[in-house]
Amino acid sequence: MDKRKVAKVLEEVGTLLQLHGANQFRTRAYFNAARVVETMKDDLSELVNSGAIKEVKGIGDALAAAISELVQTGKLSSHQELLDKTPPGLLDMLKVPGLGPKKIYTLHNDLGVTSIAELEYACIENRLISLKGFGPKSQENIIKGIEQVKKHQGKYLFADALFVAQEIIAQMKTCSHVKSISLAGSLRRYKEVVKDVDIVTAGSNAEAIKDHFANLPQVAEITSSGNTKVSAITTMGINVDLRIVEPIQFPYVLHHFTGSKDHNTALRQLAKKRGIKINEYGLFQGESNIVVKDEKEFFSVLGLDYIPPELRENMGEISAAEQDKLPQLITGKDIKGVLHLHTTYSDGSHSLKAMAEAAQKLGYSYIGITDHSQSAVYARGLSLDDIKRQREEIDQLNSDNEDFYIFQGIESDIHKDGSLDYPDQVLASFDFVIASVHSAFSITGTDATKRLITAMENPYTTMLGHPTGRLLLGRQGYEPELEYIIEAAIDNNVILELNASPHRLDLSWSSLKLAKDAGATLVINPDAHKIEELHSTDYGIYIGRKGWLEPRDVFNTRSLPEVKDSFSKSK
DNA sequence: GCCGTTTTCGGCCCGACTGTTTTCAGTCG
Repeated sequence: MDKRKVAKVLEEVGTLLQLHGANQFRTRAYFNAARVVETMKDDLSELVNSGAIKEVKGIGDALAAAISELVQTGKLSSHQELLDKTPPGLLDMLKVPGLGPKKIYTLHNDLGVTSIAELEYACIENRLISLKGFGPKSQENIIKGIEQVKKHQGKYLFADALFVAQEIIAQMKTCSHVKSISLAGSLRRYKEVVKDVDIVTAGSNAEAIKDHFANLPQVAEITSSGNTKVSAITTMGINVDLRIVEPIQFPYVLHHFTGSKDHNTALRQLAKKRGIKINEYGLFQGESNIVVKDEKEFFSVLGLDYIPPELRENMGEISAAEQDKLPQLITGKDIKGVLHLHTTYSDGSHSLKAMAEAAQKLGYSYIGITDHSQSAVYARGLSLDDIKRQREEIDQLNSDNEDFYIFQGIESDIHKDGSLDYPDQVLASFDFVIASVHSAFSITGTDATKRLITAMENPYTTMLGHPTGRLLLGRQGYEPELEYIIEAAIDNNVILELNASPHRLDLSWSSLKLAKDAGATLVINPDAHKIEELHSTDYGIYIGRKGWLEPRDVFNTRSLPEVKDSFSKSK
């Protein structure tokens, strides 16, 4: 059982323990251990076999036994016992805003509620108001929360939420009382899916700022309003929290509300050891606040390099910042070309020529056209004749334009048995080949891993497209065992794709970090089906940064001659 | 459940806000 799966089980044990009213420090130990396991560089099986697992900080006798059981048997009996006595609906109920483990525990124990549907019915029957700790107001809020979960699963794509947030920030800037304003929370950290929008403002007239916010066209309803915080639901349904503080407090508040919670917790622990207390209003040494002008100084006071928001997940960034070892993250300017585009030859909306011109306008020096292969009938996959026509058009365009180069690639379907579309001599005729799964999704886990590895072993495979097949908020994907996929990619000289479509962002940021650490090469591709989607590359950059990627990790930061050279070498 | 250059027991990051209470528990980030 690999690290990620072990971590997942430990985390679920933590959540289940919470639901059963366990001591919060005990549950925290499980969450913490999950993180420790997920971010450790050492081989987990070796640590278990040698017994060294007990030496790892955060893992004591009980957790060492649990991890050993998971690694050796693939199961954890205490986990199963907890699952057996927990209706699965209780975990769902955590998605309802305002409901946490304690309240769910009460609802389950006192009312016998086991699912969101039953909870909704209990609310309709007014049964919550008689419960200790509940009342008419909380019952009403729970009904609203359930509505929200049903409508949006309580989650939004990064791109959608960012759009709303940017609109709101632009309009808040027109308020003369706003001295500073910034995105915060999970959006600022580039999480691919977010629950809400957090914005931090500084100004001396909080009332005026609150009024301005309440009157924005995007704000449908104010749901809570205190001295320093206003919450609202926007017209598209997403929750927005606005914090308002004095200008001098801005850096501390911005850091605090950027999170993540785990990053903040770890940072406060470190600060405490150095005699400094951190809260959202300052860095305190005794009674006196250490004044900083921005986040850079904030980190510097703690003896740390500036940690970019997207790295603040307590995934090793704090110790890296202590040792001057933070990555030099990739930026949009590093990208020299993009290598996954569709045109009207298959299921794209714009012609090959139009896509090429648009890409050149964006400053790229090359692109790779990768229409679908013949077995992708639904996407009008290319026949042998189509391939020939396309080759001729590309050759013509290349000879007409010395400043820009078009590679002819193909996005070849990976069949159920791991083989690719087209005979070898056809595959050999392309400049490069992206191998992707578009069918038979029911193959998951070990079978999916085998299928992908077979595809990567094919000598013509240059890249593995959207490696897990996940659709954010849509489907899980085929959940291949990532450690093996990464290993096979390295062994077979295959580049792993970070598909930058805002609906995919596949590989995930945490997988990117694993791949990078293992020494794999990544490529950031927009998978554009029309000109406008060339901009999806930006989302890939965000997620790539979150995955600690540096320019040298990413294939399409290379120059045209380097890419030509790489494609011309057979594997 | 974990941890210890004061500690093997008694701590464990910190504060705002809400809704329920009549001083506080639960949730959230």
